[in-house]
Amino acid sequence: MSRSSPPPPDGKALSAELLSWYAHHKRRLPWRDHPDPYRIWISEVMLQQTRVASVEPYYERFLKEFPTVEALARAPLDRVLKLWEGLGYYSRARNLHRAARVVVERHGGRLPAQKDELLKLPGIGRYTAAAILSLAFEQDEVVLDGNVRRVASRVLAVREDPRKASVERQLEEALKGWLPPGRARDFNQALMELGSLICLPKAPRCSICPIAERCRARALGLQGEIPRRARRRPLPHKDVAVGLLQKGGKLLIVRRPPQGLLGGLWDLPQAPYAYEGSPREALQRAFRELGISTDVGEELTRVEHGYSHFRVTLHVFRCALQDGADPAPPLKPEGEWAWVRPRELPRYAFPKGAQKVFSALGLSGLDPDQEREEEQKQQDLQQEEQESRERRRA
DNA sequence: TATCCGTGGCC
DNA sequence: TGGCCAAGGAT
Repeated sequence: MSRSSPPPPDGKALSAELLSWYAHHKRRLPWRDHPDPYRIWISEVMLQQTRVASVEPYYERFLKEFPTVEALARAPLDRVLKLWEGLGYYSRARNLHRAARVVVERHGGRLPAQKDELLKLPGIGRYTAAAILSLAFEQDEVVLDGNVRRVASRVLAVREDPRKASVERQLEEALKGWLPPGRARDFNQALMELGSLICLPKAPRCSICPIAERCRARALGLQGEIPRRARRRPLPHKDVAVGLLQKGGKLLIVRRPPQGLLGGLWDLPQAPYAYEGSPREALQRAFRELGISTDVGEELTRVEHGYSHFRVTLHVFRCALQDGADPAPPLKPEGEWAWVRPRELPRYAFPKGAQKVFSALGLSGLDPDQEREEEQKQQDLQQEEQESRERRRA
């Protein structure tokens, strides 16, 4: 430790100033109104690697349709994915759905208040478990998310990568020392709020920071260097052939495999062709695996899209059934493919890349009013199915 | 421990 | 404009 470093901060004073600032400056967020475990859970999963502004509308719609764990548990996965459409990281939706069923079957519909039990639920890791325990159950748990990691590593002037396990332990120990007993709910949210409003990654607003006087990075002029960030490799690029196959005004769509990239979402039939020859051959082979013989025609359009770890160019080809013959049903099981009219597309959850394709081809087909109409029909259908189930039960 | 897993907004 | 980043988890 450098001789010129300020002493470690006074935890009591730091938390008092932090809590006072939070009391005056906290944002009004939907999940802060009634912090019950279910709502906190949903919000924390949605907020994983996702900004508050992006989450808010999704949270409202999700809670309206699934106000309870039971409602979520009895919903079809397709419907959960539809409400998650566009939010990204779709394993979160699949895990949430699975976990809801576990909570109903094994915990009587109530989220457990024990960390080891929470950690057994799919989609709940160390951060989310601690967040639920502190925010919903008011247990004295500290959280360590990206915000807190940045704030704490600056306050302590930790120069190492704060994602290293050894550094995480160091930060957690410091946080436990600062946490005022019984105040974990506000303390944790205050740290995260400070990280997202004041202690910003690039240009921290130290001049209005309530704990700037206790920040070692600030004292050392290192607030711009901490936390140390690893440079990431350039994203690889892939080319994918996408097939537009129409029959009688309907379009063939397929469900993606239940795990992996965009798992469980619907998409256009497609094939990567990096090492497999021409895009047309790759696409024809993909249709063949569905039990459909096609001729691949002109390239209609190209769409660029980026994912978290690679970029793609989607090459969209017009396809036609060979000899105009009516195809046997695809080999994949029912429910893994569908012939749909363009106006029915909004019933299905599609990744953003497919939506760009629809838009480029003028297939979105629906103005916002029609979208809402379709949405309403879908909700009515869900409602009828539920009432039907309840009648059978009665 | 490192890699996979989406999307949108920011400068 | 494109690289960077966000209330992480699973493997």
